[in-house]
Amino acid sequence: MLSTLGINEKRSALSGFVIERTAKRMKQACQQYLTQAGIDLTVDQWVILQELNQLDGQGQNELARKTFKDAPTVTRIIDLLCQKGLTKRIVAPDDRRKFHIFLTQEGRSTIAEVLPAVRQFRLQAYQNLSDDELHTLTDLLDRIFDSLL
Amino acid sequence: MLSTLGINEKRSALSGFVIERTAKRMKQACQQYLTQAGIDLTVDQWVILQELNQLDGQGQNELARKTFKDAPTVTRIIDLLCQKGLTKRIVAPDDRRKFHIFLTQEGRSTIAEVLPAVRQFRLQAYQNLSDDELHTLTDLLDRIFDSLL
DNA sequence: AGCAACTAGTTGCTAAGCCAAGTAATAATT
DNA sequence: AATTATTACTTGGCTTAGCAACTAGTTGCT
Repeated sequence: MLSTLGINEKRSALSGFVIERTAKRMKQACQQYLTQAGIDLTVDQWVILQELNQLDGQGQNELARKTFKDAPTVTRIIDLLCQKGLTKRIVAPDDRRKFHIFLTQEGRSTIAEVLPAVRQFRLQAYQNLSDDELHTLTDLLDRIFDSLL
Repeated sequence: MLSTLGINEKRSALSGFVIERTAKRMKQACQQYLTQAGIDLTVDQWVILQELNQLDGQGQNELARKTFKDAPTVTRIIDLLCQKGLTKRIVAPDDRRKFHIFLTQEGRSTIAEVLPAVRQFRLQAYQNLSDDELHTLTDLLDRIFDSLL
């Protein structure tokens, strides 16, 4: 039964761990780049801002789906972003349950500040990977992702 | 400036995201396997138990270092595990600041229950990856990990 | 011996995650 | 038209994470 499954037990035991610890360290490192740039934002708040920067005025559920966060989490992150004056909630005219979330002027300028820090972070994170390797990595991760749920 | 950096901007923007979402989904899926097996444990609690199963009687700092959790988090997870009667704290005879954490009998039998569920989870997660690919994956992730901090 | 520096673990605060339950508005049924 | 189901979002509870400040015990220095 050596390799009938194609998966080495010890290696597979390790790799879940390796994925999680890398994700964790990336988040921490990214956070440090933000903090050092004097930006008062968490990485998760940044993720939402970034998504709004792609397409302004999305509803919370859309944001949740796209960022793989759940609805309550998005509610709370938007609460914080609104407190900080970076976004605002506008009730959807056609559906009064729904909010469109928009970036404020300040939100936009914050994004402009953050982008260079985030690029620097990426440069560091991927400095030892070629473009091909990065492609391979996302492919393998996606195949795991797609095998679950 | 096309590929002078060796890293495609869009691809690198995506991959942090891909790593995190895969880690997240793996944790969720693993949790489901535990819950469906009627096991009242979180994945993080399992990680600590698993580490104690490798080497019983470790101190909390050792556990923190090995599982890449921080000290306060480990304190709280051990609190819960002790409440559940799966582990116990024994003051180190040579250093009264320190605890040795030991599995109880019940802890051991819980581990025996959990293992099959975890193996099933791994089978599902890695079903579309060869042993080689799994090796490549952990290698690439480790290289990112090592580039940070 | 006495004081500084360090180490193990704890506690409090905030953010984020998941779950489950709740509200209010809209869509579907009959 | 009235009831039912669904949808968008919110709230509360519990766990994990990171940070900072704290206690208490240990080690090093002089």
